[in-house]
Amino acid sequence: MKISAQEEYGLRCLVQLASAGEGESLTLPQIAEREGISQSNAGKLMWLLSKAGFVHATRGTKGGYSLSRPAEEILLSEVVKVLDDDEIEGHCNSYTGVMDSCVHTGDCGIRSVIVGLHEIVQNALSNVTLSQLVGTEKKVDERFHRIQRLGGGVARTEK
Amino acid sequence: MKISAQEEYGLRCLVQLASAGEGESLTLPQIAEREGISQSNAGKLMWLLSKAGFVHATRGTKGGYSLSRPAEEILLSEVVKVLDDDEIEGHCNSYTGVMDSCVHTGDCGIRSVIVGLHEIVQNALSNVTLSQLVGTEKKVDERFHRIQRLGGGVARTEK
DNA sequence: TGCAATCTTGACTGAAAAGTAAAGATTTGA
DNA sequence: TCAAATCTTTACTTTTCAGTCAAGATTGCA
Repeated sequence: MKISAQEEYGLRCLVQLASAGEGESLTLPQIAEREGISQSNAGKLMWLLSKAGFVHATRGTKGGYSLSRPAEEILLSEVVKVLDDDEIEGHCNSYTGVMDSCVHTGDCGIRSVIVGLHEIVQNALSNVTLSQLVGTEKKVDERFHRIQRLGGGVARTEK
Repeated sequence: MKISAQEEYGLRCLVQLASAGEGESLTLPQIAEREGISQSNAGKLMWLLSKAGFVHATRGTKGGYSLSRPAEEILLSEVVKVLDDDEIEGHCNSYTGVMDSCVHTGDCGIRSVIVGLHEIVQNALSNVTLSQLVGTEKKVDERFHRIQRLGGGVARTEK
């Protein structure tokens, strides 16, 4: 269970925009530099985010990208869903086997676990907004754990 | 956030062994056939599981694989950890950027989220045993959701 | 108008994951 | 001892994912 590079860096780019402040915009070179990635790569990510409606792009001199909505209203679950090609629907359509269809079509115990895990992750991420990722690692860490303990997240009993 | 083919199919092979019953063993051809995957692929997966100590392999005629421990004692979190190369440690060592090291070394808000998510998933999986995945999809689904609602899992408030 | 800054798009390249194949090693039993 | 059944190991091929590049399109400004 891994987060893909696309998910991670797409999210990072959004956080950069959120850090820039409400209504502020950043250019591709700026984003690339702040995130330490190539301009090409940033370009592709921003294009995805633009297509998905998270950011608004303006061309020409003085152009750049800005958030389409306030960072307080953007949920991590939405972002991840887009950057990950919304996997879970149709998970069973791409099976690894040699047969015409997945041998477990119809009755498959593992499917419950895979779908259930996806629900758990989405649920956890739906409690966090983009704006809550702005700040120092310490702050963000505190916020994230507090949120997960309260609003429908994980109630850790040990450790 | 995706489950890898290795995780999914490794787990499936273990479930096959668990379904076979306590102390029973299955050969590579049997596992491959029941799972609908090639024998080569099953061989690689079983080798990993064997190396990790989940199954015991015996060669020769009348050989095969059997679980090293009762299915009731094998946690999904352990299995996934092995099949996924225990990613999370050293996540920051493989960054995608152009720099000598990840530009966020030292202070990185996203890291909290990535590590936190990993914790949430591991926590959820640590409440489920291999034996609980044996049975019809309906049964397994009920079990999984009941478990996640109780023992430290997700408390869904909506939907 | 024309140039410079900027985003857009699709093709290309390289790397990692997934799956396959084949030869080797071990065990059983005739 | 020999052959058949079985797991083991390494190398190879294919597919998917990540990242790069270059040409194109749009906008602002002089």
